[in-house]
Amino acid sequence: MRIGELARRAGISTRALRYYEQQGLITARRAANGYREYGEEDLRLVAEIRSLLTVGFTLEDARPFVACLRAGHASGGSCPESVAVYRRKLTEIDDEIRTLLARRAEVAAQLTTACPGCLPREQEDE
Amino acid sequence: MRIGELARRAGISTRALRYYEQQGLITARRAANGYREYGEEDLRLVAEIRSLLTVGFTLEDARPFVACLRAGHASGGSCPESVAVYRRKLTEIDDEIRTLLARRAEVAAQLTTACPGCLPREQEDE
DNA sequence: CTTGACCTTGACGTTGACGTCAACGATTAC
DNA sequence: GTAATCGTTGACGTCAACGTCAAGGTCAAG
Repeated sequence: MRIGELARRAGISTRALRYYEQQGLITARRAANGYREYGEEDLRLVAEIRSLLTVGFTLEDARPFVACLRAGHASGGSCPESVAVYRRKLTEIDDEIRTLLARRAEVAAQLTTACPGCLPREQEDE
Repeated sequence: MRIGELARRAGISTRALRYYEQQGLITARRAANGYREYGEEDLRLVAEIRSLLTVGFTLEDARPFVACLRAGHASGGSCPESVAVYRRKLTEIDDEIRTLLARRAEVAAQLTTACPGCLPREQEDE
């Protein structure tokens, strides 16, 4: 299949696919006319990348997962490098959550200080 | 005082000060030679901006706070516009926290799926 | 033959808060 | 006078993951 079809089936833009290729994440063989030609397994790779990006991974993070899939593994996350990325991401996310919680507390405190009557109301309606 | 001194006292770069001015957040009167001249109250404004930036506010968010201080209020957050920003930021932060928590759960789930033996271990050592 | 849908490779634009030159003028110290 | 230190205004670089042209080649249908 060509780039347009892959893009449609993967739900992304052709620009994104070319970008992934430029970043060395996916490779396409070329037809005689220069068009990129993809197989079904490429759809798999792209799906993996998209899945990772949506949970906050970078393309760089996605590399080992793609490599893992291309190495024949059933799951992109079943290789040690991928697991390492998983772990690192978990700690990164935990750090971000801690930072945000601290910020939230700080902002809430500033609000109550600046406007004692304007209590944050901690989501009463939930 | 001139820009270098203000920068030192505020703990930021002169570039940042010029940037704030360019964005219309602070204004400086000019000496005869074209140099910017600041007063003590400007240190106050810059401190407020820095304080807000470090808790995740944008310069745009900081505008009403600066205006509030310049209007003579003791606190930059005691004006209704500032309070509105406080409230909006709180909900934004809450949204981000929710997103991160969801991501964390998703990543942890993917990890356990891809590598059943590699449990996330939920910070045992804490 | 020509339209239209597809493909190709550049290459610049986006976002925020500056960093980092460049090229120059002003001030102070000696 | 001259060197060091300060100031000035541009203006491009940074980071990520593409969006959005631009200018053109390819191919099937009519």
